[in-house]
Amino acid sequence: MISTKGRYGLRVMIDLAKNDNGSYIPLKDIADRQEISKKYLEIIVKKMVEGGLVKGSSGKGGGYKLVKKPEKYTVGEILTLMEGTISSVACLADKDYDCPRKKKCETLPMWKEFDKIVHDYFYKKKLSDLL
Amino acid sequence: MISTKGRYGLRVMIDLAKNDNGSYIPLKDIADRQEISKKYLEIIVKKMVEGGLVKGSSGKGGGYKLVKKPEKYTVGEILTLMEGTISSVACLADKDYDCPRKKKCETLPMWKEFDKIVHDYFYKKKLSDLL
DNA sequence: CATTTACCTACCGTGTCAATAGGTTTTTCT
DNA sequence: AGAAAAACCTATTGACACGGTAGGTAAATG
Repeated sequence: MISTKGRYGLRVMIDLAKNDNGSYIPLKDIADRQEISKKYLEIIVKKMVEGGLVKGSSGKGGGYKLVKKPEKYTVGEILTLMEGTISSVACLADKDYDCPRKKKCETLPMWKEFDKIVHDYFYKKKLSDLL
Repeated sequence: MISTKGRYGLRVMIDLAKNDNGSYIPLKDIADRQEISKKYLEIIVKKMVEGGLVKGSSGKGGGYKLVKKPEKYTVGEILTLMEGTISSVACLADKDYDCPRKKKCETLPMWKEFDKIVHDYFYKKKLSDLL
């Protein structure tokens, strides 16, 4: 299940792309347009700044802006940053985890196949595809 | 993220299918083979009985068995029962929920498309495909 | 220097997850 | 009849994530 972090984060990215005029866009405007509490969006956007998806600027005239063109972002990279992982099962989410039952596990192949489908879907989808 | 309920539930179903000899299979045997606490499996299996996936029988010689042939079960129906929903976003998980932003939501079409992919994948996959 | 904005820290109630614990009932086998 | 084996039932637990809210600090601009 994609949480609000991923869903709202994606909507912020779309909002930034749609309202891009070269300068910074204040979070308040985004919050109003998206009908999401500005306070909560602060948490969301903070992650996006840390993850290098957007750039922030303080002070009057400040706000946020994209660091790349919308067609250079994949939905996958956005969701992965916000959700931590995009994997559907715990055993595949952590790349370092080495399951002792992996040889005999009858479900692992299916989870792997499914994971690939999910991965492909979201990494082929560009932010620009959502505008 | 598929929780242990879904993952373990599926493994129990596979175990029941593989070890089917016509009679009931005690949970203890399943727990031993699958290396999962029997106590915890009780919770899992209870849901499966309530959902009509398996049949239980008390007393000596009791245990659990499938009610259908493995090829008649879809992985989708098993996961949906165990997880409550298989949808990737909250707005699609509850069929009765009517989002006020659905007309203008730029992400909804993508979630719907993705949901269909997930749904199709798991409902086409049969329990017998995992044996 | 006032205003606007991002940025930071802390907190909170609720719920789910992944179990564990201990007891009761049902059924069969001897 | 009685022991054993099994499902079945109720309760509890600790940890953590979710979805926020609150209030303050720092930075930039006009």
